[in-house]
Order: sequence, then C-alpha cells, then structure tokens
Amino acid sequence: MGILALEPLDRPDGMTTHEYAHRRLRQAIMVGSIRPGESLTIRGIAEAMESSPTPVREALRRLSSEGALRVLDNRRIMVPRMTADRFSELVSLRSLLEQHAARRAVPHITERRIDRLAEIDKAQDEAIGRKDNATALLLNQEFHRTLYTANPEQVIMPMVESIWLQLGPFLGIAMEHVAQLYFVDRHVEAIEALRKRDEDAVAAAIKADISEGIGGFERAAIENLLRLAGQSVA
Amino acid sequence: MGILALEPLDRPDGMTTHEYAHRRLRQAIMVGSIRPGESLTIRGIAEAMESSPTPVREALRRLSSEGALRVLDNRRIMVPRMTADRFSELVSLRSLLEQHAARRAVPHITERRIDRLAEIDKAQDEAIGRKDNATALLLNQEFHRTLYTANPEQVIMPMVESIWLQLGPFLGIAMEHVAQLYFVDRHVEAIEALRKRDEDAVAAAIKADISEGIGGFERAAIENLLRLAGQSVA
DNA sequence: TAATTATTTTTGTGATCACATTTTGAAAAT
DNA sequence: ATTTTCAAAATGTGATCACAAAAATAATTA
Repeated sequence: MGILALEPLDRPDGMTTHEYAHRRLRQAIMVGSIRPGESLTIRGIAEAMESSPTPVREALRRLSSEGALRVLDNRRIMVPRMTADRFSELVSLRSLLEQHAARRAVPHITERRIDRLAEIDKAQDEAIGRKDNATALLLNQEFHRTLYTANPEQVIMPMVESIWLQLGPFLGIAMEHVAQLYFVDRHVEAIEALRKRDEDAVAAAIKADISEGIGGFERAAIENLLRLAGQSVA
Repeated sequence: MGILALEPLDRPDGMTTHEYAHRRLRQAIMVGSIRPGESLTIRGIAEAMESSPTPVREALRRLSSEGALRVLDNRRIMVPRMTADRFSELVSLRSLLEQHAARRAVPHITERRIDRLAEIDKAQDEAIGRKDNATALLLNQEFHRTLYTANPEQVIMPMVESIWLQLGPFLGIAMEHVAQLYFVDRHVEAIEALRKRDEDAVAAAIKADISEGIGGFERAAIENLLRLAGQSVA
C-alpha cells in the first residue's frame, strides 16, 4: 500500500493543487496507508499526482505543522515512528480534548444534527459488518467531527484532527496484524445523552468510546505490534 | 507596527529560508505586532525579508495550519479577527491543555529545570518592572514552555503554541489600549509545587495563572477593546 | 571478500517566469 | 455627487530551472 492507495478523491474545481495534495496525503495518513518510517519524496508525490514540486511542498509543510509528518535533519520527510510512550500521550490527550469538545458542543446541538449523527452511526455499523475497516474508521471520525462542530467557534477541531493524524499510522499497523479491528460503539449512548442535553453523560460516553476503543490497547500489545511492524521500540 | 516590527532575529546558518520566515512571522504574530484584519501579501513579505515568494508561501501555509492565519475565499491571507466567543473558547482550551501538560511534566521534572524556571521567572519580573511588555510576554511563554517540555514526549506543546498564536493578536490590541498589561505571577507557586512533585498543586497554580491572567478579561472589557480596535463585534 | 573512495544520481531548496484572478484607480455615465 | 465601466497594477498559483547537499551506485583498494 503506497501513497496512491486511496482512489484519487474527487477534486472540486476551484480547489488549488496544494490543497488537493494536502487532502489526499492527509487522508492517506489518517487511515494508516503510509507506513511509519517510509520516507516521502517531494518529486515522487508530485509525479504520482501529476503536478509539480511547489504545491506538494506546501502540502507537506502543512502536514508537518499538523504533526502528521516529521522533518528530519537530513531534510527528509517521513511519517513519525510510533512508540508506546507517544501512543499513551496521544490517547490521553485525545480523551481530554474530545471530552471538552463534546461538552462545548452540547449547548449548540440541534435535533437535526443529532439525527445526522444517528445516520452516520448506522452507516458505520454497516461498514463494520462488511469488515470494511477503512470506511468504518472514516465514518467514526465523521461522527465525532459532526458532534464537535456543532459548536460554531472552532478552535478545538483542528487539534483533534491533529491527534487523529498522529494515531493514523498506528491504526494502519494494527489493521495489518490484527486482521479485524475491534470497534467499540458508545455512539448510541452519546446520542441519547445529547437528546437530553446532558453534558456530563455526553462527555462520559465519549470518554468510554475512546478508552474502550483505541485506548483499549494495552502497553504490551502495543509494543508487540510495533515490534512486529519492524519498529524498534528503543 | 508592521511585519518588521521585531529586529530581524538571528539566523543560524543551515536554517532554511522558509524556516526563517516562519519563525519571524510567528514571533511577530505571537506578541501581537500584526493587527487582525491586516492582510499579508506574499510578495510584500518576501521583499521585506529579502527573499522570494516560494519560501514565504511555505511559511504562510504552516502558520495557517497552526491557526495563526486564515486563508480567505479570495485566497487572501490575514490574521483572524478576534471575537468574544472565540476568545472564551481559546482561554478555556488553554487552561485545559496547560493543566494537562503541567501534570504530565511533573514526573519528568528535574531540580535543574526547576532552577531554570526560577531564573526565567526572575527575568520576567524584571521585564515587568521595566514595563517591557513584549519581553515579559516572551519570558512568560518561555516559563510555560520550559515546564511542559520536561515531558520528553511532546504532543501537547505544539497545540499550546497554537493557542498562544491565536491569542497573540488580541494581546497586541490590549497592549495598545490598556497601556500597561497586568501580569499575574503564580509562577512562584508553581515552582514550589514542583519541588514537592505535587501534580495537583502544579495544575492549580497553572490554572490560576491563566484564569487570573489573560482569563481575567471580562466579556464586556473584551468587547469594548475589540470595538476600540475597530473590530466589528458582529 | 570487505571496506573505502570516487562517481553518478537523486533530492530538497529557492528564485524566476507565465498565467489567471482579483483589486485598485481612473474615466465615463447617470 | 454618485454610480458604473474599463484599463492598469497587484496578487496568488504553479511549473521550471539551477544549485548544493545527500544518497545510491560503481570502482578501487586493503
């Protein structure tokens, strides 16, 4: 699986080249189709998406500012290697941020949006049934995003997305070695809590969703996975 | 006060042009020397720092991903306008993130680093005594950064810096209209709590530092300031 | 055969150019 | 005097080129 793993995405006219490159790379990283340590070359990507180095470089710069890529001393760019410590840091931060985001969304939520959340959750369940991990992952993200963006003032969402980006490559590794990802679904709980506008219950559902989902990986399991994937844990 | 308000910063050799542009713009925004709404032109900046559009564009892309700049539909780039709602969102998130960062730093703190924190705090007090707002601001940030980066696994710091970047322009406005910024100093408390490795007390000190500092602005005062600065509050 | 050196290729970086869009400012019309 | 129309200037964007550094490959030596 390489950079072009995902279908080329549709490109609305008016979208700039660097924006397109950014979205495409972003999505590839987010669902874990670029392996950590794999080094990306500007010209390679440019050629793959039939453009030139300039816009690709801009996309890479943005992704590095978003924590999705790391620029080495050699100036080479790669997907950062995961470690058990970093993983733990990411998950605890994700829980903190998303609980906060959920709370601050509650006062702005509409019934209409709650209905939309229910639809997304349903679609996700179907994807899980089809064992379509990538789609399930994207729908899971869409669920969370749809919840948090009820709050019109968006300063948290970019940070949450940054966390997702940084966790993405690990999910890719997990999907390769665990065959079928175990999906937790606390979304129904969250939806019920939302209908009651119960901030605490919403936050609790999100917390559980995360801690039982990606947060459920035990340290030993993580280290084992990373070892299997050839990532020196040192 | 324009883009070149700050002295050109020293540029270590080996630092790329886009990196230099990024640092310089970043600092200018962080201490509030670029006015919100002021639109930045790529060529203008490039000329001002004697380079060309390409690296400047990369710097601007990064800053937009960091939340420091916003790209309009016209593709013009500007420092985002502040609103009372956004301000409240930023401050509450800042408090949440920094308390968390502080807690997770405690297990890694060394006496040596605590001493360094004490020195920074002293320097900040002196800057405040000189009524040197910009320096005091930078030293305050250095205090917080030095604390949080005790944790070797850094995923929070970039987000905290993003918040600072987004609050920067408001501080610029405040400094213009309030003459002398009121600096709160809960740093001594934080230092004492650190010596005891008391996570709760450290988090409490940070929380107080923020809520009594920038968080102390009342909604009415904020709206008034924004009005004075010609920012339509609508 | 293994290690070292030299050569070739690849890669990141930044300046420049051409093009399309937008903005600005002047001229004309209402 | 205000609005509208039109030309000129400015701006964002992306491709291309030249250069230096790094990586990969080939040749040489121990």
